[in-house]
Amino acid sequence: MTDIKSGVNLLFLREEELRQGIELLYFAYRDFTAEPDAILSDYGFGRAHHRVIYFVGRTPGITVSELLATLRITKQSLSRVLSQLVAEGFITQTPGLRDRRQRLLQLAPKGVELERQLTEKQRARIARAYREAGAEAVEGFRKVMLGLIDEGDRRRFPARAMDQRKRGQG
Amino acid sequence: MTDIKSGVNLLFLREEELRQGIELLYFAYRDFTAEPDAILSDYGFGRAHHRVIYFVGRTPGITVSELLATLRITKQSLSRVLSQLVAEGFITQTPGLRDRRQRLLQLAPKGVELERQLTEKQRARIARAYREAGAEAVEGFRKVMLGLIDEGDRRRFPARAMDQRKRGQG
DNA sequence: CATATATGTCAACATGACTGACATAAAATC
DNA sequence: GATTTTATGTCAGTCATGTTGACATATATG
Repeated sequence: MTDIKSGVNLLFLREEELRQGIELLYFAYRDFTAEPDAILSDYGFGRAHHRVIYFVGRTPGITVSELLATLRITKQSLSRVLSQLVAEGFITQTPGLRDRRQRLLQLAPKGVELERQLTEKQRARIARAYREAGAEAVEGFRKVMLGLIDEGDRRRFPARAMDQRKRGQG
Repeated sequence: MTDIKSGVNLLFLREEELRQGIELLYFAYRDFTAEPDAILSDYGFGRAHHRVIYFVGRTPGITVSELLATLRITKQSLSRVLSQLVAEGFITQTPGLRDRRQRLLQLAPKGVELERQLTEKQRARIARAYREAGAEAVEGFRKVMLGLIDEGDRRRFPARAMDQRKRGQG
């Protein structure tokens, strides 16, 4: 069993393993976005609005160009959803202090509420997966996911503070 | 340091950890799809074509309804890209043996080649991330990702055969 | 003053999702 | 054999979200 076929088997396992990786990403992302999408459609919004609301909520005072770099979409694509969100009172903008050309964006109360509602679903899904998989698995998950992300964006994820279980062991 | 604030800190860490989880998924998926997207545009295809080509390649003889269930899109959305792929000779169809209403789909040589080209990019990205993270991390990654996926689709991922390093230890 | 930067806006277009209705052929069932 | 269900196709219309390219404005910087 481990003599002639083992080389072939290893190649097969590797191919199978990598394909499963591709599919894990596909299905996880598909299911991860489905719940928020359903909520958004009640507001006449789509996934693009979600992304804007999320990152503005995450980074209050973010500028338009920072948002563009994060989302990697064009000015026009962003402009459409952003101006909608501002017009409908989900996002407010104030001129930059040092650079008054900038529009510093933040969530209005309405936006905070929608963001909470949307993120709650995703947070719950992740929390459940983390809980069921255990702390060690979560570290592995983070490691692999970071490796999948383009190098420039990895700095968005500072090394995690040690949790209670590990404190003092490292 | 661990007296009054620890409860608050734990909550904060948890919130931060979950938000990072959300963002890991967002950025990983964004970067994971960017390379294939670029190739596809040379053919006048989009991400929807990729998904069809991928799953037909992965499951030769898949039927239209199985594909619909996998992709969770409507008949019409699938029909558009699928008929394009058939018309341009990337996918062939043969009637089902037991049920002749079915169209059993498989990749034509042209489709095999395009699939290879597209998947290669993603495979390489995953292989690198797996290699850099190590076998243990990969297991954790799999565990968490599976937990993120809706229960019904988890059966697509049979338990992984033990690799050489672990064989005989379990 | 000249230039670069941050942002906005307009027009035009492509992709890929949706709904709803209707059609056909084959299978399954009564 | 007649009816119903299933697998699939197709048409028409709509929407969300991405694209490009060109041009405008206000502000910052050299």
